[in-house]
Amino acid sequence: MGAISFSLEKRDGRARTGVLTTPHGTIETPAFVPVGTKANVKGVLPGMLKNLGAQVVLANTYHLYLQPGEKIVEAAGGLGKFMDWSGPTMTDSGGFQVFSLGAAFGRTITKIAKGEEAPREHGVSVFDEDVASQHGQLAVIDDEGVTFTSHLDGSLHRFTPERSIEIQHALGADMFFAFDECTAPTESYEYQKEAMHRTHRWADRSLKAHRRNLKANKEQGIFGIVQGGRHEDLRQESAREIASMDFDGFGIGGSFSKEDMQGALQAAIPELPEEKPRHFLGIGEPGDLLLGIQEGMDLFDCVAATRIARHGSIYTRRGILHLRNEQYRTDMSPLDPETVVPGTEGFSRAYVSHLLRSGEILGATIASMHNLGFILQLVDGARAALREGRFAAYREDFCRDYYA
RNA sequence: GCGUCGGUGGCAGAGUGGUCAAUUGCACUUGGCUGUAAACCAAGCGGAUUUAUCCUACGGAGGUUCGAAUCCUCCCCGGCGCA
Repeated sequence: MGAISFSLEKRDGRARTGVLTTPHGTIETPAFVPVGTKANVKGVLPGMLKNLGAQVVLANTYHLYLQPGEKIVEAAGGLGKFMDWSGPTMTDSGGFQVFSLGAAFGRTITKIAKGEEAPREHGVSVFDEDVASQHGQLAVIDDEGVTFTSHLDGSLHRFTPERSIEIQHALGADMFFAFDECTAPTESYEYQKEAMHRTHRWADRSLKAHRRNLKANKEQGIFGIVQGGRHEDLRQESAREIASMDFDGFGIGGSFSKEDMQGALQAAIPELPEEKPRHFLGIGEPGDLLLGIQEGMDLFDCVAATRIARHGSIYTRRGILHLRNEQYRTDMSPLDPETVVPGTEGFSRAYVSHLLRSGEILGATIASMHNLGFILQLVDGARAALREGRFAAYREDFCRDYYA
């Protein structure tokens, strides 16, 4: 018996509900996992998170390793204790930073491709501490691992699967991810394939590094990550390969375009064991969340809710509102008349618009709470609908209004 | 009253004879953001447009010059100093 266990509860089509049990509590799935990269969900206190309905939070290995250093988090008693979050926690492996500080660095590309982007010219970069600066990136990949230039002070750092796992052991989250390479959606098929195989080797090394640590095995579960980009054959191959390893759960990692997200899921999911949790990494927006749930995913994390909130946008049942826009300066109506988010009921659009425009921190906090509450309720609603066998109608209703 | 410094786009503040419809910041308008280099980034921001150009603009009025936000004269306004 590992540190975590998962029991399926009910199915509705390919969608499903379940209960994920961790050393720090249970998670009813499907569940949205707020992102707290540096051991804090930006602008929102743990108590507020709880109140909003969050069941689990996800922090980042790369960021906490650089600052304050995993030793300090460990000395504090682990991630949850350190940030005073008593519920379940997760950490990402730093694999995403291979992408965001590598191929995506200084460019406009994101993990979700839109339209045509200039294809990349090179494949694997051989390790060389000058290569990063030459390529204008902070991360350089080789078969053994990744060399990062710290975005904080320019110092050089090296992550291997073993090192990532070691750090994640120190951080002590209930669940964490294998070290992977998140590729840019603009990469060629050949590169995606090569990167996928590298991710598989890294998955094996990550898993072995974890299983070697008996104490960690009792306290933490490890998730393997499926890659393969937008290519369904690669997604299937990757899922089959990762599923063959003894992971406690599985993640499906980015990079595709909006159009082939569903295809990627449908190619990968049938290869994954039914009885283990599946996490859709970095997803997403309301529609993507419902798509993922429909296809059978259990967990989701995404920075969008809090990021767009800080930047001035909020979710509503009728779509996204840019609260800084002129029209909301005098709009005394609630943020979203159709969604009641605990702790934000009394705030008007005009008020939050004012806070946002005047650069007040509270504006970001209220908007973040609202968006988190909105997403959490959306997923709660999906879970409830699933239990009653009416998920399809739930999704349809939501999308009809949201994307109208 | 005398002396002196100064009056530039919503604000602050560059420019100090042509390449100036005028650097930059803020404000403003609109976009973007999906495992957080992100309380960030991008575009626009006098008017009209056939987007080539044209018109109106750097306190006001004259003047010098091929050409002025930039030089000269007078006027108006403000800061400071002396009476």
